[in-house]
Amino acid sequence: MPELPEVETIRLGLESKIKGLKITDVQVLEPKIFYGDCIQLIGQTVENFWRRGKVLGINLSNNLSLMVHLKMSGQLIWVGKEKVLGGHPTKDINSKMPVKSTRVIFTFSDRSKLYFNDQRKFGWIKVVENSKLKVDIFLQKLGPEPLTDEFTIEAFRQNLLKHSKSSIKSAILDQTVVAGVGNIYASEALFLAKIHPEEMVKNLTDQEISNLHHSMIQSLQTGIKKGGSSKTHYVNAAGERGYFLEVAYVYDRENQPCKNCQAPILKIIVGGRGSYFCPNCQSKD
DNA sequence: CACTTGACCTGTCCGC
DNA sequence: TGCGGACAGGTCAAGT
Repeated sequence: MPELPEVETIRLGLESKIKGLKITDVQVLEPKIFYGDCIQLIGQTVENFWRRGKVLGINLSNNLSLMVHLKMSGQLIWVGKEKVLGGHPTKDINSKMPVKSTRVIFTFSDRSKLYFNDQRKFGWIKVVENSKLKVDIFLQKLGPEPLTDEFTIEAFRQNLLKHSKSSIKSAILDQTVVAGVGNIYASEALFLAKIHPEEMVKNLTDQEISNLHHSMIQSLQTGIKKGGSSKTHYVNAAGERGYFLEVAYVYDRENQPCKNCQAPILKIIVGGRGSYFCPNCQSKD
């Protein structure tokens, strides 16, 4: 599910809600997905938030960080308490939580709660010492952050070289090439750059690589602006859906007219993943 | 070594 | 209405 824009949307939302609060309780309902000792979290203050690719990081006051990966169906939903004038906050604003897929529940000093839901149990939460983040096996492998200066056209081209024999769609889904692009934004970026998803990396011209570099950044930024993509599971920290798919050019639009040329959008499988494209705008030579 | 497939899980949707 | 199969935003291990 969540790709970079969805995780970034959650990061921004959570930051505004739980920064500065103290963790008073952690309930791990599905031990398989929780790595580390949840007791270490009790009593710690939530300090700041970061994101690397599709991973959300939360720094705590005792030099520990929580790393969260939502994989396909993960959600992080914060539920506050209704403020009663002159009294204590008691009632949940959103009483739907927890749900069947709730795997971990964090409780904070103001009695608000953060629910980690994940229907498919692919996602995970890890407790890591801050000093060990730089050698974390998952973070270490990630390529450049696409919305920072480190993601240059030249860095992109160099990383693509290692995948010259694969399709460009598979290559940009590889998190070592660029961090945070997933199936939705890969399809969208290829459309904007007018590149067929099955095009071999080695056949791309410098101009195409440059165009794709630009269109990946553009798609991700639009994704953030629209609050992410909600096909089935994704909601932000407040439990609200995102609207990127309403402006998407190709993703999940099989047989619908191309917004550029009216030709029907096609769906094919590339590298085992469903891929949407316009056969007219994205012709293979 | 490089690319493809299956596995990890659960739920939904579609065709019969 | 029920049942089986395909499929879903990601990543890793095993297989070719």
